[in-house]
Amino acid sequence: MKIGAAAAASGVNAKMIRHYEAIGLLGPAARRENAYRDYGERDIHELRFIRRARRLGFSIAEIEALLALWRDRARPSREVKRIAEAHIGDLEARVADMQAMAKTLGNLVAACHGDDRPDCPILDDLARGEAWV
Amino acid sequence: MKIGAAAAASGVNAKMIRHYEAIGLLGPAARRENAYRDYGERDIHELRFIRRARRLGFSIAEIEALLALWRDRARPSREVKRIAEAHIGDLEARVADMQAMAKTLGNLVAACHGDDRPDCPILDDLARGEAWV
DNA sequence: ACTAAACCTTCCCATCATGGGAAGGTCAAG
DNA sequence: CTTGACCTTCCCATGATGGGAAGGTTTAGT
Repeated sequence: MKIGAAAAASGVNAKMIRHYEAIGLLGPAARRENAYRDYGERDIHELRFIRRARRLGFSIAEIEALLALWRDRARPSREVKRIAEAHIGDLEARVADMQAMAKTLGNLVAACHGDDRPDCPILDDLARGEAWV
Repeated sequence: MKIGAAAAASGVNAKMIRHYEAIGLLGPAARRENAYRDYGERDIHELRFIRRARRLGFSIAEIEALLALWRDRARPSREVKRIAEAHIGDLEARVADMQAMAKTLGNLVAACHGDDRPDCPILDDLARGEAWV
């Protein structure tokens, strides 16, 4: 399977497959005589693993750890669970952050006429440079 | 006011002040005879504006638009409100995304023993490469 | 007055994940 | 035999932030 087919089969585009190999997330691909990369079922599996993990917001570093565990048949599931839990914590913290931003902005937007007049509590708040709620 | 003092007064560090100037978010700073950048109250004001907006998650491009509106005394508040609303929409979409991820992971974590045994629904799911809920 | 520390300047490089695009090699179908 | 679809490597860009080098300036302490 050439890289284009592997990309189609895994959902990871060719550019990224090469990149993952370059940064060591994937081992060096097998090569044909013409130097084309050659992929098998197992590789597609790994690529799909990576794609799914990226979709779930795991960083490359986390995926590296997860892949290592996945390749290790004797891994303790405790490890995997720990990483996933840490990532959930991370996601939740970011969600809380963004919700706080959205709320503050929501208050400002509600206070802004939004018409032709120039006075605007949103800009006033930004200019004050302090938190408002 | 030299750049270090401006950084302390605005909360934007010196490196970033130079960067904002370099990308044109801020006009070229006044210079002293020794080529040191020189800042006044108005500059500090702009820097605080930028800092606050960054904290609210606005991109540099959005801040550029907001700053232009802020500098324009006759701006219609409608414009400002529109940008803020768009940004809220953006934040909310990202929040929804991350909540979906967290939820999926939460389901997987709940199904994982998290002990010495190797079987782990989290890895199984990642390997399947499909959405699970 | 001298010296050391703290500042300032510009310039280059790194991050993280993704991708565009060039220059050149290979292969399949018309 | 050409055309177009592939493949290869290499360089560059993104956005926001920062590290660090090399060199000039100011300030404070002796």
